[in-house]
Amino acid sequence: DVIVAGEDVFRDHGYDGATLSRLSEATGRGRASLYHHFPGGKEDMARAVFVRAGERLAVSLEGEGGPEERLDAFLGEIEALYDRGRRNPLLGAMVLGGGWPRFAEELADAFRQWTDAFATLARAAGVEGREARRRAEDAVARLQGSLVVTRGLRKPAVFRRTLAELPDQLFA
Amino acid sequence: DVIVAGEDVFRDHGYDGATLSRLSEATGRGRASLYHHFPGGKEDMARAVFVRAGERLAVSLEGEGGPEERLDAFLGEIEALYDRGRRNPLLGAMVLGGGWPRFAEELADAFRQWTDAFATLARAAGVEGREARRRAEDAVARLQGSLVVTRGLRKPAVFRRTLAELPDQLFA
DNA sequence: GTCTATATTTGGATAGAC
DNA sequence: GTCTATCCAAATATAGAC
Repeated sequence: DVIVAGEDVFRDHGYDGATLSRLSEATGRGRASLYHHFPGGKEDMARAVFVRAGERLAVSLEGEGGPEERLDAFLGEIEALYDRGRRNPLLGAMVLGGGWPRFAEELADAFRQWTDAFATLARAAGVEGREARRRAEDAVARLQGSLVVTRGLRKPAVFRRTLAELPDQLFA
Repeated sequence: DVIVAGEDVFRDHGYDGATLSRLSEATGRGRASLYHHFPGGKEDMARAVFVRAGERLAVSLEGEGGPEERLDAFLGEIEALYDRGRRNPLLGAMVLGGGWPRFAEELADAFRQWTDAFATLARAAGVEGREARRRAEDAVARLQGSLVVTRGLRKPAVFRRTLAELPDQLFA
């Protein structure tokens, strides 16, 4: 899939660094072919990547069971999504890699999707509304930041520890 | 100062997005003039920005008093450095904005400087060695992540709250 | 130390053949 | 749906005048 392959380019290089040459190489298509799929060029591609990431997030929240189990399943998918700390955060790479302010609205929506997901779980676990939102925002910040530090220090333990501590931080 | 003006360009656009034109405009000098100060081009400029940021970090830790007071003063400088959440994290922008792996070593050193600073304070406050390092890494991750989320959600409260909770997180 | 002018490469994008 | 060829703008970098 073209979008799947392109996503990693945006992850690893940010919006400015995601050149058509890199996208072409990653997707295995000539630069001109990309314009057949995305008439608006790389801005279109980035938008498609957002949409797909949002859909995937929604799917990973469809599970059954109590809040603890659902959070557990969710964190499992997050661990896989970031390859145990080896992949960069897509939203972070967009925010800090030249995609802002071009995608300010889309990024705000995407972060709201993430925080809403955690806040919903926290409320289901009995956390009061505003406090649930605060903890959800902190959870997203910790995930993003731990991936930055993991890459910076080349120490995946930072990400894995953040993941392990997240249930306590969100529900306790 | 040329470096001071250039730093904000790297912060706001990452390494790939920090073009010589933008650096020229920010520093008020023609593109060719920048090569007089930095013969190696923008890679040289980025390195100079790292060095200066490291020096400033070291200075802001020179204070007197007990660990609580020194952390308080340190956090005050961090609040000013990031303009209460309105400025991007330089290291994060480098890691996610195309500066990695070109500056992998420099970035690792810079993150170690930050984590060492917090770890030293935590140990001075009586936290055991390995635990102090863990909390320091988490503190840096939270700062980085809170700035990403603050920008993404356009909600500076996320950064300010992280800052306010940091003493407890580090010492408690 | 800064400038104008310019060389060279890369990036974004389009036309048109197959 | 993918390709080759091509165009234009922007990016990095250098030469040389002042």
